Amino acid sequence: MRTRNEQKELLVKEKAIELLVKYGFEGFSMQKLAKVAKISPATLYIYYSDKDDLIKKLGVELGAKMSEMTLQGFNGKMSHAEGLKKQWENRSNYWLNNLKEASAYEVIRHSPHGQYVTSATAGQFRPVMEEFAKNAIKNNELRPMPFEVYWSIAYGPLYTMVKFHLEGSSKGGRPFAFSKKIMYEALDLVLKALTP
Amino acid sequence: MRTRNEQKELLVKEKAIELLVKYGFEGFSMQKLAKVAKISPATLYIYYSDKDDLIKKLGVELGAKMSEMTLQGFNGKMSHAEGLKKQWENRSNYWLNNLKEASAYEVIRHSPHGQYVTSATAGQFRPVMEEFAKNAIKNNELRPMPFEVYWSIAYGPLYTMVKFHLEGSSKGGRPFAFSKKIMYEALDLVLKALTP
DNA sequence: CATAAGTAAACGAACATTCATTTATCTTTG
DNA sequence: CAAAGATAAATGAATGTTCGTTTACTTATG
Repeated sequence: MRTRNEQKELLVKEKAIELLVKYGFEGFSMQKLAKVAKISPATLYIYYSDKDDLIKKLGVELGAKMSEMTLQGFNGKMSHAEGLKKQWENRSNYWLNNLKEASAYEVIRHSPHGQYVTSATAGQFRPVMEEFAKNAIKNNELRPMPFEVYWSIAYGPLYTMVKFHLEGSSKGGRPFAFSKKIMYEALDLVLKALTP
Repeated sequence: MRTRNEQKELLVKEKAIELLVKYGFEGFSMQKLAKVAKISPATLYIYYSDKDDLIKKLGVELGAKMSEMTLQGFNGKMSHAEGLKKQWENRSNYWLNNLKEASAYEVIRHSPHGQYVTSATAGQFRPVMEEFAKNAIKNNELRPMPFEVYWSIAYGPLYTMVKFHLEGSSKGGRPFAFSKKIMYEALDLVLKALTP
């Protein structure tokens, strides 16, 4: 039995990410991917049952990596200030150190398979995040509030700044470079909002 | 000279919005649009020079409407608390009362023409927003901070909640319905963060 | 030598766009 | 005031291209 060339399989994933980032979901095609990975289109159908399968598997894998990096060194028993800081650091590190993968994940999240991919990722987050929030409220480190209000204030600003950074420009078209200094400045204000 | 049927032109825009919302950017095609609008594909090329032109014109128009509604009853001389409240009300009203158009605009913003469309819209916002922020800082109603930090805290949470609402679910897949009550609760916290 | 990996070439369908033609409506003319 | 002429609107059918996917075949390895 002939063995599968695992380097080629990895190359396919790498090139798929590049194509998604460079041309977006609508500029991505199986034939283009085969060409840049220097394999036959038919080979893609050995690795994946079809295009949807490829996108979904790639999205789930990227989501899992993002989730894993976000939860690194974090647990639901941390104090609220410490835990939120850890989350912001993990998330910004993920974005800035995995630009291509993070952008590809974003492209997939905005594609027709977005819901599938995010719900596959959510399972890893929910329990630990709920524990974290409940503990923080119990210990009087966090105001009681609906979960969505908490989430939007705790992470909405970070996500907005990261997108500014990626676009290389703020709302008015001004250049903008994300930095630790700016991140901690925003985090302080967010903590101020959330603390009783 | 034969006169152009302006109802058909409007119908084309309406159907284009519907197609974009229903199938996303990659599911949108000129032939599909012609079919649902019950015209010949060739007619689309009388209204628009090509597909890109159609998407860009539609995006700019939707962006202008969004911008207009957001600035209604707002001016840069309002107090910070009053002005931000107005902005949140305008923005949430725009989203909730123009669901299709707002979603179509979002689809275009995440397409290859996103940058073109947003930079065309930005011009209407920048001057009044800068005036507003500067006044607020001068009057000691707003902490001095980089513009991006301000923007991300002032609007990131609202945008995040609106997206929760549109997805009909929060991060964990829980159902979530945006409401005035929840909005004002979040706004209070945001104001707490931004006020000296 | 059996079996899965890998391929080149092809499939029909859908894509954006164009062409040759017809249709409707305005302006000019008798 | 009506018929003729002018012209842009509108069309149905076709263009060549690219799409996702399959088929028939070869290659490499346990």
